[in-house]
Amino acid sequence: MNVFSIYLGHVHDALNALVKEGAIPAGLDFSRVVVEPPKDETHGDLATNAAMVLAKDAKQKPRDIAEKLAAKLKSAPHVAKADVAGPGFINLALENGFWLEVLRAAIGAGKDFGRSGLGKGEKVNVEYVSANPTGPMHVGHGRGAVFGDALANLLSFAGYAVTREYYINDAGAQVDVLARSAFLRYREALGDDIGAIPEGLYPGDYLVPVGKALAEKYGRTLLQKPDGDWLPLVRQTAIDMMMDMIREDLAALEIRHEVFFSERSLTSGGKDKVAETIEFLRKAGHIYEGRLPPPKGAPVEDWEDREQTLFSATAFGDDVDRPLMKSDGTYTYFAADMAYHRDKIERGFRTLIDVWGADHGGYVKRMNAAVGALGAGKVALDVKLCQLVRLMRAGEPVKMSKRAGEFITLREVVDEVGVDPVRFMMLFRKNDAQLDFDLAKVIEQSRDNPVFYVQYAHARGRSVFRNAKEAMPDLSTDASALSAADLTVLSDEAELALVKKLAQWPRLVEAAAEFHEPHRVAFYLYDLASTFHSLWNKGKDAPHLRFIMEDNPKFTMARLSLVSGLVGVLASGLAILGVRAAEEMR
RNA sequence: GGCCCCGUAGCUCAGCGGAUUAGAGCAGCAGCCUUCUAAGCUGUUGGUCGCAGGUUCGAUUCCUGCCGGGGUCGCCA
Repeated sequence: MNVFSIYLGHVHDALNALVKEGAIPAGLDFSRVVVEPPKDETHGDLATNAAMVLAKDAKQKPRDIAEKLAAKLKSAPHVAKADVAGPGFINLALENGFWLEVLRAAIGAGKDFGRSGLGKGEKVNVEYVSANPTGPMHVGHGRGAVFGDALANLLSFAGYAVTREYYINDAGAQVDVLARSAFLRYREALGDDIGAIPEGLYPGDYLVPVGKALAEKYGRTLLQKPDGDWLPLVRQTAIDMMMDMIREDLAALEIRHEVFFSERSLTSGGKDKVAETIEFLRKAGHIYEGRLPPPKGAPVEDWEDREQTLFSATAFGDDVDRPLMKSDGTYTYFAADMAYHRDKIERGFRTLIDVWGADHGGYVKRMNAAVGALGAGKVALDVKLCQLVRLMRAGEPVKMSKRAGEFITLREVVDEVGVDPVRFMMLFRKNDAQLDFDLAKVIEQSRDNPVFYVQYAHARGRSVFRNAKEAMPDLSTDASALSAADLTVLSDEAELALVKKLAQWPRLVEAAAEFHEPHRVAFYLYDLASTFHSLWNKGKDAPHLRFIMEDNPKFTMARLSLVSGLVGVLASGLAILGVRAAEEMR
């Protein structure tokens, strides 16, 4: 039940009535007309820009249209007030009774309140994390992981059929470096003194178990083999173990992908999806042999001007055309990525979302160009970049050096502060803004900590029910009793403010889903929690506003209904964020 | 140098895809709180929305150019 879309309907009805009367011309485009909460709450409950948007085409002054429209809207259902304001806004106030019915509907819908059919079951692919399987994930990966996961939850709640996907970069030179690094650890496990790890190999301790596993599996047999023979074996073992580790780290964050797509699988097993993709694009006229100008201004030491296979990315908005083959004859990462995205399209997705770290920003245009070419304009790609995370402790940056052992892994952070603070704080910021993550602050149990503040609101709401049961054992507080409660006693401003805030939830879900912005959910929940806490505090001075009134079951039931609505929205909002809705705070 | 992101109150950040008087938290200031509903509460001072143009009846929001911060720049992924 989205109040705003309901009233958008009433505005349309009123406009059509005006057309019928000849008060405004027929054939106007209503698509830009919106009904939204006014910026300033004192203006009313709803505001519409209809008069201003239509003024030009109607060839009338905005305020003239607004007057006529407001007069019509006065007789729309449950409208208590319709005023014209400013340049031509119409501010509507609705009867309290209407808002209370929204609350009743919300309670009736339970966990499904706010669930939307916006997505119409359309398939959406969300690719996120996709960290290289060459080591543990760092905190930056964690942000993309949480963002992607929450976005997937959100889209699912908004009616899309979401697939959560991880692209394993198991084909390039980096996994060969991984294999060589693991081989060293293998020799170490067999008793060799390997000394310092050479420059260019991965020095981290996390490869020690890989070495041991290799030693157990292969004994000394790999030592005699030439590189070309042992490398694929070692590589696969190392990748598998790294992916197991990454999966465990993700599981610790309560993230589970449905599809793990291997880059190597594109060209293994006798097929070559990359070649097919290039052929596909060649037939479409987007591939040519040619030379590239060297990058302007950027010094490229070993620039080699050569003729190569290029994708006409510029035809799709990119700055330069992009090479598909390296000088050694293997495919570029981009070529494989195109094949991968083509595969997604072939699987029926028409909306693709890629979640990347900010360091991949330079890659966005070419991927958009690729999907433009591969999807023939019928497939939408939205690349969401997550900016860097700065790890802090009590206001001081945590020092991290790239040398092994001196950087803090995502897992360490999760183990130290817990899943909830990590997930909430990663989402309590727009994805494209940099983020300071303070290990000390996020576990503080105070109003200053948004994680606590929101979880606390939920726990507080639940405690009202526990206390009610104790204080008034005869009171039935099940769902049907709550739905049947007489809500008219909820007449205080602070109570109605909470009801109205709850009523915004369905609209917020749709907007957040539409723009792929899960942070809006986090901010909304914070706001909602704040509204609730403030009502609670009011009860301190004003006993008649307390939730439990032992001598007054009627008031108590109404307030329990309100709390029930609140708890429901907090719970489903937190579920989207993947944050636990606590029964009580400890 | 090219491209991308960011620039909003002293600090950290929102701002619903152009509109009514630009918001929140912290800090600051002023009160209340010797009490119970749960980790205090209430009120309040702060802003030429980086700068300059442009589009528009209307721009923090869209466009262009600067300035400042970050990222990135074939054969890494």
